[in-house]
Amino acid sequence: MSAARKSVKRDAILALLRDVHCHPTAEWVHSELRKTYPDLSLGTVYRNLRVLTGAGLIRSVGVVDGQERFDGDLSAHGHFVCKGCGAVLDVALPEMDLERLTDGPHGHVTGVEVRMTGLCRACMDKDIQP
Amino acid sequence: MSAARKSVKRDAILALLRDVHCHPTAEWVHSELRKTYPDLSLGTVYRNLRVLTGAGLIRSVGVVDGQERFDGDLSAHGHFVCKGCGAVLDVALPEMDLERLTDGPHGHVTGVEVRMTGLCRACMDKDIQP
DNA sequence: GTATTTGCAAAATCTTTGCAACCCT
DNA sequence: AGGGTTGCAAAGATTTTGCAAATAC
Repeated sequence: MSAARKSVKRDAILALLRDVHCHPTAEWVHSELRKTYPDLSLGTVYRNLRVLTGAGLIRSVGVVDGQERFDGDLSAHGHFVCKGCGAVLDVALPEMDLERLTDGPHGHVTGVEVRMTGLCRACMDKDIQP
Repeated sequence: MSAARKSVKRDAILALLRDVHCHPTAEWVHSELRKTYPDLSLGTVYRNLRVLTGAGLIRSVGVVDGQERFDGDLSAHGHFVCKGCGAVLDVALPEMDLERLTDGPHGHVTGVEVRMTGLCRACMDKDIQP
């Protein structure tokens, strides 16, 4: 099988995802880590985001405007996605609701993602002036 | 502005989405409607799915395995996505929970999507035998 | 008659992958 | 040495878009 060795680049990707709250895209992670690792390739970022997601160390928040977003915060929470700017913000969820949802008649449930869509404060302000 | 005229193809796409429960991709809609409209182009399907989504007549269920899935059922419900086969199934949600969620401190919420991930019955059975 | 809609094909994006070189154990 | 990891670039896949012809009103 694959995946097991230590890797500076992968560790950096994981650390970055745990640090930030912006739910980045692969591209964002790449350009951010290039500051420290100028030779980091975009392919490596994609590969490691996959590996880390598969290992359960990070999770995917889904696709926003054509690009997948990732989250290093594994605690139970939902997300607010702004249609205007694409920002993804954390939303606290009442625990009990999720517990109830995980009883599905369709199969074995391994995860629940709650996504709210709308306009964030900043974009609401922008849209007022013509 | 755009969007307003009657169109046989668009009506057919809307009707199909309202009829089926499989939460189709653009490609599936295309190949399905080709049986009735052999000259229907994939571009037209993409364009109309966009138009219909924008008009609020259908909604996007999000991207599954790289392809966007659509839903003609606008009633409040969640979705169960099977990691094995990509099937998307409707899930009933307790109404009250959603009401509570739409009070977000992040902006104006226009929609909530609950997505559960896991293995459907059929795929659970498959995975048992080596 | 004018503006929308469509087919077709090219273009644009995002993501994956093959391969040789490299690094870690 | 042996196998995972990376850079690079090419390939893949999905979705978008430009344009002329067809269509609706």
